[in-house]
Amino acid sequence: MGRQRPGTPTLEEVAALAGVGRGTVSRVINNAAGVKDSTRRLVQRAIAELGYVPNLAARSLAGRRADAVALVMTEPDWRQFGEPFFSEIVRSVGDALTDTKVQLLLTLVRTNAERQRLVEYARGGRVDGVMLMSVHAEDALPDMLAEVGLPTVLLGRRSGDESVTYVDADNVGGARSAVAHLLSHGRRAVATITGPRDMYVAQCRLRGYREALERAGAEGRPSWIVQGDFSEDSGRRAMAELLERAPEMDAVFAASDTMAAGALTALRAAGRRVPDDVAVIGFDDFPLAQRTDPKLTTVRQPLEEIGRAMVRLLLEEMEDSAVAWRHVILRTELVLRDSA
Amino acid sequence: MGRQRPGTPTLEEVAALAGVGRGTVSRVINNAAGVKDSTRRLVQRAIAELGYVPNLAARSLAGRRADAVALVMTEPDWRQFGEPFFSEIVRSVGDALTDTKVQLLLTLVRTNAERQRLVEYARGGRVDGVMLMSVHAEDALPDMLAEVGLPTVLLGRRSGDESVTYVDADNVGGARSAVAHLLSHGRRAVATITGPRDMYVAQCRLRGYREALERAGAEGRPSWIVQGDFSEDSGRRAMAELLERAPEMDAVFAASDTMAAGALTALRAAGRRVPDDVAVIGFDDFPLAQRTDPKLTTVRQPLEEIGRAMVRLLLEEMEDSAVAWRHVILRTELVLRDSA
DNA sequence: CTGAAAGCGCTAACAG
DNA sequence: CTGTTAGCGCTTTCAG
Repeated sequence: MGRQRPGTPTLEEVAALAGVGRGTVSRVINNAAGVKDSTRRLVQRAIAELGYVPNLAARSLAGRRADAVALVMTEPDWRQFGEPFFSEIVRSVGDALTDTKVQLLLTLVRTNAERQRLVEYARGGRVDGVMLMSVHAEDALPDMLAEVGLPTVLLGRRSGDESVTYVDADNVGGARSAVAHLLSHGRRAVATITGPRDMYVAQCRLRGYREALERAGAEGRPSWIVQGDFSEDSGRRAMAELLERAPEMDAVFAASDTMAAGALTALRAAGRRVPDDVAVIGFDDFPLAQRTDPKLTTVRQPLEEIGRAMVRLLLEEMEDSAVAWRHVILRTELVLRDSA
Repeated sequence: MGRQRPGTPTLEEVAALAGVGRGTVSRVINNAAGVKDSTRRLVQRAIAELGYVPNLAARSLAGRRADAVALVMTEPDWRQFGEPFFSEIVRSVGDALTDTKVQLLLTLVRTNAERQRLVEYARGGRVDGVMLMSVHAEDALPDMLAEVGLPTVLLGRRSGDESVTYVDADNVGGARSAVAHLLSHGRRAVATITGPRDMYVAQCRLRGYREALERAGAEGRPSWIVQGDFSEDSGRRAMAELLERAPEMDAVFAASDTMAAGALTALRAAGRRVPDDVAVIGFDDFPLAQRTDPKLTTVRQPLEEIGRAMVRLLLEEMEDSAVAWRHVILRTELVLRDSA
């Protein structure tokens, strides 16, 4: 495997050239206070002349920190990676880190070998903290990291009693407001296409659906609830099933943007008019569903804030290891686009 | 910033517990030959008992390597990140690395500050090599890395005389075969929607278009060439322009999947039938355009092979720093889907 | 086959 | 304000 380029100048050579001690050079490259301006410039000239770049391994070893954090995506199904949800989160986390000297590293974990490699990487001190996206309920990775004291932040709980620091959106509230909106606009038979049963986020959105019905004193029916898996195709199939099982349905709440897109396609294929015959609201506000219906009303997650909150919690946990864990739940927002 | 967890066991403690020297423990954790089986087991037991994990900073410092490589995306426009092209490349690079002990790190470079941070990260020895995706012609990042001797591989040339190791698809050949296909099926007036003039990949696809016309002895017209920027919207606008400027047009070669999708939308909006009135071929074989027209014929890039080739070249360059640079051009393939 | 010793390049504490 | 001195934890000779 590749060795580091030889002949790379060291801090010591810089010190020699500048005619100062190593400590002084160290202070200069770390922007520490308490260095005479003239010597600082002397050192900087030497650094420039030699093209010196600090060896990060040595710095980590001596300073006991990496100045890097990882944003991990644990997704066996790789298609998810391309979804707007993830690229937006990555973008916002990157933004939140842009003015720090912390390097953001994205890593992908699909297999158990990769999981192990990541744990060794993190425990090995190459990153000071880890953010995890799209963690499934049975995934032990968060515990493997948190148990050894590594600052860890999850995007989304794995269950109702998550024991690792997390940031989540108000999925129950978002779903509730979507369904309440449909009911208050005269819809009587609101169906829902849910996500995978083993994902907490899907459970929450289903709970919100149920709560909205209850609060409105509306009667739900088992046939109005159809299972999907967040994919477009599952949305299509679910809608086909609904059309057959619940012909009275006049509105649908889809637990994801992608499934909403599939549902819309299936509705149109069946000759139903949207929203006149059947109104649709999807969770998440992404291009796919909107391309399918520009007037689609959606529940928007504040992705920008989610990324920011993850970074903030992580940095705080890195500063102060006293806090065991905590969480932040962010508000969602109903984006009305005149298709009730 | 976060300090490394204290109380982490060190190799020395493992050695003490196992009653052996530090060198022996080092040999065991590195699977080096020449350790008696009984002592090896002794050491392994001690490692397990202590929950020992090697400190990677110390290992890097002593061993002069990081066992990690970076896959960098330099894309000021973040929407690109979600595109299938990138997620596929990331996936295939990850696959190619999965059986090694090399950790893959994705990083994003948008601003110059981030560019600088990456260079310091890489030159600082945190990675043994760098792969760059989506590099624009004026980007100095590849040179900054390659000049200091860091193994570097580009995905796509920046220009015709690229001086850094790269992997590229046969863009000229792919475009040529697409256009040749249209011509050989009776199309007479083949227009093209090109990519940004300052991207070499776009120049190549345009050259392929021209070559196909020449070889067929067909007469091209300036009005048949319209500029896009690879975006869906630009495809739509370009097609609108073509419909006006070149009403005789009976086929279009779009230099990207996304622009093909936009072009199809505009064609339909104008009441033209596809492919009867106008045939379309797009470069790249992604969901967007196919969703717009399931029968779309496309030029497919072998993304799987591209990722593999990048990793292979990078690892080779890491082994052997004698080679200055080299390149691999991969074949493209016309995927026929009966819309001539 | 295994132990001891010499660094890898840097930070941080401590004198001056 | 600045030089000196200890390590940080591991790999890698070099003896034994």
